[in-house]
Amino acid sequence: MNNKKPRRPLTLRDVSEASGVSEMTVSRVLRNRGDVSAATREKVLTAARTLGYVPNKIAGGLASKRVNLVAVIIPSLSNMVFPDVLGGISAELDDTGLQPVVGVTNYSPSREDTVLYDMLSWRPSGVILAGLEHSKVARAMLDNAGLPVVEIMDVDGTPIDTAVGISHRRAGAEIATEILNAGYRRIGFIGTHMPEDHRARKRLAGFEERLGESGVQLVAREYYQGGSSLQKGRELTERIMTREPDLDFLYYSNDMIGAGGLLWCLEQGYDIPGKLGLAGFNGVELLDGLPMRLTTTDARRIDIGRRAARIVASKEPRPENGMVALAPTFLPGDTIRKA
Amino acid sequence: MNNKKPRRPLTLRDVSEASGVSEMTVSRVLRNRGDVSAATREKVLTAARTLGYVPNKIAGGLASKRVNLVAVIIPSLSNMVFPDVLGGISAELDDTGLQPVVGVTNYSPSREDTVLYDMLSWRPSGVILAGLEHSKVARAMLDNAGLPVVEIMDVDGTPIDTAVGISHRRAGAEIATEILNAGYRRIGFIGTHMPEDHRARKRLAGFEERLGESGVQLVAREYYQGGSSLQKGRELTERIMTREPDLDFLYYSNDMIGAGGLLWCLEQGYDIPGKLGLAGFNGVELLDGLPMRLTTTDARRIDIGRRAARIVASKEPRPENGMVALAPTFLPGDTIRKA
DNA sequence: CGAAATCATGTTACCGTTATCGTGTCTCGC
DNA sequence: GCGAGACACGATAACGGTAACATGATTTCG
Repeated sequence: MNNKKPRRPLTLRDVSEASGVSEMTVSRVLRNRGDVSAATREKVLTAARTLGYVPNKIAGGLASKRVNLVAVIIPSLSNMVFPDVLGGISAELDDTGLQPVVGVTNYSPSREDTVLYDMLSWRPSGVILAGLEHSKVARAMLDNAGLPVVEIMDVDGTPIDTAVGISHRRAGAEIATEILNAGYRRIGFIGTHMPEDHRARKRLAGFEERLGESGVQLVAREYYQGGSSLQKGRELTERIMTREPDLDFLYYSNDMIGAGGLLWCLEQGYDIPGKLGLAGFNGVELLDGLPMRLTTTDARRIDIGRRAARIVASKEPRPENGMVALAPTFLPGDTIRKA
Repeated sequence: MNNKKPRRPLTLRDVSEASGVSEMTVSRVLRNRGDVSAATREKVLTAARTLGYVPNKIAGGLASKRVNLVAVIIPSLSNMVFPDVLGGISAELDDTGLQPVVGVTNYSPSREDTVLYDMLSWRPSGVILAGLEHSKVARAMLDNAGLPVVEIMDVDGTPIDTAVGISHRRAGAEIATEILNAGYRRIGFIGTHMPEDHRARKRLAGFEERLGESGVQLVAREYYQGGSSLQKGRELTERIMTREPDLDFLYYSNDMIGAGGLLWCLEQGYDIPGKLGLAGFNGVELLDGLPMRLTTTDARRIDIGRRAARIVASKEPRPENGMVALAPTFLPGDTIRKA
């Protein structure tokens, strides 16, 4: 490689001069667009390579009014669920020339607004964002932007443009059905108390509604704040079981605290799933390898990512009603009695 | 909000016309730069708001030759270690106006090249990338780019510009010392066999070197490919203990498989840490809440992210020798005998 | 064999912002 | 009461590409 320090950043002009053709032709070569003879193509490519030229997408984007970015806005990265979604998105975007750019909101609506604003200022060609609940400001920005918007994870509500996800009400209801069918009746719930975690809220609503239909009520609840961890799961489980020792089932709002609870219960010698059943939510891979497989619901994270990406990339059409509802799938595991 | 669908995207001109001042003044208001009277500022801001104007950073970046992005290039998101690094970076960048943009290489050098190329084409104002090993092409691109480059995680090698990390050789050596001091002698190793995971390799090298200095050799090794999981840790542990039943210590290349191994060993009734000791690497939060706390080494992930971000943001000066070596810290946990 | 189509390349006019410099209006101190 | 700054704003020229059209050279084919 050359060692002359290029204090003046390289432009198309440099490559054009080095290869004796016009800037336009260089541009064509570098983008594989239009007719260029094999000979000049070669000349240009070697010139570009030896100079170490890297195209300037800022200028290119301005001129062409097209930007190959897709904004992806999610609440958190440490959640273990969003990396999976991202994986699905990347996989599906890989052969489209589109590139995901991730923004994290930490479950804060106002931060969502600013992240969205920042993202839109790059004029991406699509937006994927978690959830159906957004501020007025955010909705206005998205309406104005005039680009494909896919809201993911949730389908219980009205999408701005398109939604891809599962019904969390249904997920809650279905697991409630399973629990009831297995004969459990004294049920407790452990979950986050984040007003902004709408999906957890909807799950619980669907869960309680279904219980109610069978005349069953939640016997106890335990809420916590902040991130989920095994430790948190242990503490809350101990607390709820101390308070209500005759519970026969614990429904957790996610697998991580569920797993913590499971470990604690096993150490305490509870008869699982005989006397006490447990269930989480998400279906994270972490569960494989625990002493018992926690009962849970697969939230279809990767599929959600894929379908959302396919829609922004126009690999598949936006459905008529703007809804792609995937089916949450029940994973029985070992912590619920077999029906 | 207004409901006239703006098919033509909004520009500064629209805001300028709506507020009766020049585009230049609007620009000044929106960036808080230069002198603008309070009255016009107000006029402009309300006009911008009611129109729903979002500035175009593509055009802005081109004109100003300044872009508030920092490219962050890491091998993986599902690794549980990089989200922490990212957290540190974001936290430190938050008040600088800089914004991280993440690219993932999946431990593939050629993918690293393309990701880097794509990132540089956005002319970011800095690059943070994992590791000290990069292709010739990548080094050339970074040399040419003329911007701050911080390589993170590792300091065993020669940085292009600046490196922030821990010495993995040292981390390996230190844990070896602890293990030897605790009296273990028949030691096995379980880790990935990814030629591209240079840091794991260096850790093992430092580990074995230290053992060698005490006349001890690894009794057995077990390698695996692909991602780490509890399940993988279980399988490999079973395999190695079947093959070499009289091992008295297992050193894992990361906490996740270490935790899997720990769970398996506990189920098998091994006397831990009496007859068998275990250690992982990373110090991930996941460990809290397991039946025993796994012995491990904190890789200082968040600190690494913070320091790297501080340097690209010029919050702190690049050190003379271009090296910021943090100290890996030994976390004794419960799976090693107390000295 | 000549007109039309094709190919390979160049010219020109933007894309939407910001840097820079210029201009008119106040304010102020002596 | 007047020159010198400060202040508030506008006009103009980039920034580095690409779209669209233009041009000369070749090829195609009735």
